[in-house]
Amino acid sequence: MSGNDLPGYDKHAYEPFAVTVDLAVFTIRDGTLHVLLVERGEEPYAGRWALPGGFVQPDEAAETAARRELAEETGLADVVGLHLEQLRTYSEPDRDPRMRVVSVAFTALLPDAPEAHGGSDAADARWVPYDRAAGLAFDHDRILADARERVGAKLEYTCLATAFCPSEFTLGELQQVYEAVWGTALDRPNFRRKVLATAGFVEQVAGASRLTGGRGKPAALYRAGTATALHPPLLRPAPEGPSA
Amino acid sequence: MSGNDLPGYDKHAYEPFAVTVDLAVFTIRDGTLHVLLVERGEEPYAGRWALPGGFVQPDEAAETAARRELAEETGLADVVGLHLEQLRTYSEPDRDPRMRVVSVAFTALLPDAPEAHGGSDAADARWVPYDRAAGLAFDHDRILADARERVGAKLEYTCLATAFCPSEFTLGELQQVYEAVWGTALDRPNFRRKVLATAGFVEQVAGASRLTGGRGKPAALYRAGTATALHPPLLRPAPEGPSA
DNA sequence: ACAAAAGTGTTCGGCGTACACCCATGA
DNA sequence: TCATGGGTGTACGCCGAACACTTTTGT
Repeated sequence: MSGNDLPGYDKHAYEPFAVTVDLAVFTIRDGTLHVLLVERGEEPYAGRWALPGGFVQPDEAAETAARRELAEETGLADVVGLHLEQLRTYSEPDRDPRMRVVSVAFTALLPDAPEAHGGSDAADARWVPYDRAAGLAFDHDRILADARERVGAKLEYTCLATAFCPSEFTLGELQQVYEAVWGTALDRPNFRRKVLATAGFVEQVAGASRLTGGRGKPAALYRAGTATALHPPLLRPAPEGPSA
Repeated sequence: MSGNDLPGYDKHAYEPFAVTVDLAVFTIRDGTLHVLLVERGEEPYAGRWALPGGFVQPDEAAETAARRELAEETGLADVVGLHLEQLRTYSEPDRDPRMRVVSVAFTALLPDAPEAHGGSDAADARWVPYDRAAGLAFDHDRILADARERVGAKLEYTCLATAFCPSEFTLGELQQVYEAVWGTALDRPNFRRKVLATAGFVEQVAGASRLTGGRGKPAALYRAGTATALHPPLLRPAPEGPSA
């Protein structure tokens, strides 16, 4: 509960908990998954890369703090289409060497990946390919891995993939999202049919089209639909044998 | 991060956060989903039913606190086969009228549902059918609904259902788990084949069998297997039309 | 003999997979 | 006219839905 009453509990008597937020912000760049990192300006872990984040203020919810910190640290203002979602909470007593810190982690997805720049507390902020993001401060390696796994799983049974795309996008771009996050190639004709067969996933923008690679037939443009769930799901190819 | 450094930050200067855990503990009784509730002994919400939970101590992780509180409040010692899993964190500033409380919610699944009894802080503890658990204290109605939805979703693509069953169980009992959580009837022959076709989901106990309803053919007994994921998933019937 | 519950067999339609093929555009 | 990427068609196999049927027990 929130109310297991310790009679006469003095809220200043205990060593207080600090509550922070950490953000795993993803985007697709050049067809590969990138994550937003900041370079720490102070000890501990000064000079190391870390997930953006910060303290939750006394009067704000964790979700609010996450959006605020993202803006403050990386210069990414409240971008339209920022998809923010709670991941889980990390509460091991020794995860921060200075004091007891409980951190609520979030995943965020961005469409067109504006350039990031260092802000208040961070020396620098940068988009880094997911594969090269290792050796982060604190337990951020683990948080980042958890976040990527969660995003990959949610692509299967939700319409989340459109959160990686700008307001108008081609089916090829949507497919790149799946391929970048899952790390596997998909069959284009089948992907196309699957997406179009799911009512409310995407809706075509009448008459609009765009060239993608300089060459080739212009692709039709689509907008995100109103559906959120994906029935039936779009399963990623099983790493091992499907059944047996 | 956990480390957006406020220079000269005094950990006692701010109004501290209290960090609590809340537990949505489920079991199957008489073929229907039940949840464990405690009757609050003190204000606020004295006399109202609530999810069990309590404060996280300064030196323990939230998971540890969850197990401890469950034992203290409901007399359920560390039951073998207790499946505990983080749900999400609730951090709205006004969710507890007394002070700022951030609560990490957990879902827990129990097999055979031992009777519960009131403990330290709770006046009483009781198993309540899920449908009759409404009007709870704080934001526990919402937490409970989130927990049920999560459990239902996880049944589809994990082997979680065995966590509701004792160490040896029949396929009929396993099917009851799905039917109770999803609130739908399933076809027995197909369910059986699906479960047996998934390697590592269950393994038969050689030669053992048990009568279930007093009459009928004795059912073979199974144990939980080693697999955790369910590939391909066991999808619940779609509420609306499957595609179209 | 009957009811009840477990377990088996079989049919049928749809969906996912694989791959061949056509279309439109730039170089 | 060739390369490149978008888009359509199609054949096959497997899996899930539905349901008939057999088996084993208690009353």
